[in-house]
Amino acid sequence: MPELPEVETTLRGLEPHCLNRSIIQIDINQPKLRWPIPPQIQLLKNARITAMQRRAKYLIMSTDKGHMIWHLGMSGSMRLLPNQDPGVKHEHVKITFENKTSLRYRDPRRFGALLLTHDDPLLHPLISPLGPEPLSEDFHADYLWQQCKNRKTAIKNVIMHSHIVVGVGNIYACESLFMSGINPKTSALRISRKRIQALVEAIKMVLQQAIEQGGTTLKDFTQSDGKPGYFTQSLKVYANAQNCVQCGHAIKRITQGQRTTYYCPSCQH
DNA sequence: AAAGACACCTGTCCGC
DNA sequence: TGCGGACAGGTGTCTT
Repeated sequence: MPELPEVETTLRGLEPHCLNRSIIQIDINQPKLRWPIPPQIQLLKNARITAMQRRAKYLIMSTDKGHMIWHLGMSGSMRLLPNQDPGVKHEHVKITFENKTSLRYRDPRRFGALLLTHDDPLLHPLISPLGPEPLSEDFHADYLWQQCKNRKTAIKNVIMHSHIVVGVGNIYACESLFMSGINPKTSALRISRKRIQALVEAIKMVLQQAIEQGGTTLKDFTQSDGKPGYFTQSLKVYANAQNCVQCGHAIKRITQGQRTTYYCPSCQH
């Protein structure tokens, strides 16, 4: 489900309500996520939330007793509800605060994760090898150009690889390639420096706009207040259009790396 | 070192 | 109404 804008939207929605809250109870209804939730998570009882941040698609909640590292996988979402609210199916984790609200983690497919670390969370083995944040200055045309120039694989696979750049999932990969007029199948090393520049700008623009509109709701993503993301209506190619909004040509649907790609064969070369 | 396949899991939708 | 199959927003790990 969630790509970078959806995780960022979740963070921004939760942070004002979670910061400085004290945890009085942790209920694990289903520990079997991508990795089992460590039982030591209970050590965070009576801890206070001191900071929240996003790195790639990981959401990091720091406390005075350790750091929670969350991932939403394909179908995860987080909400705050009144403590007595029964919630819905697949709410695997409930973290109750002293003010009678509780954080609910819901993830029907259970590809997500909740991990615990006492070290610097950015040095965690899942996080330290990650590439630059796409919206940071570290992600620029020279960098992506260097990453592309020796790679024969299709450009879409390159921008979706988290060790190259994080946060670009299937939707926004398709959208940014459309915006920059690049065919997703094009071998990375065959793309000019100038077009790589256009791609970098498109990735930044698409992600930034999606964040501003609260992410994309295809099926069941909701912001932490329960509202859908409004970027859905801005999608140009992904699962939306039969025909290209620019030229009217039929949108083509192919498979790359076991993921569905949508593109316009007329506008994207 | 790079690239591709596979695994994990549930829900939904479509055709018969 | 039921059943089978395809498909879904991710990514670590294993195999070529």
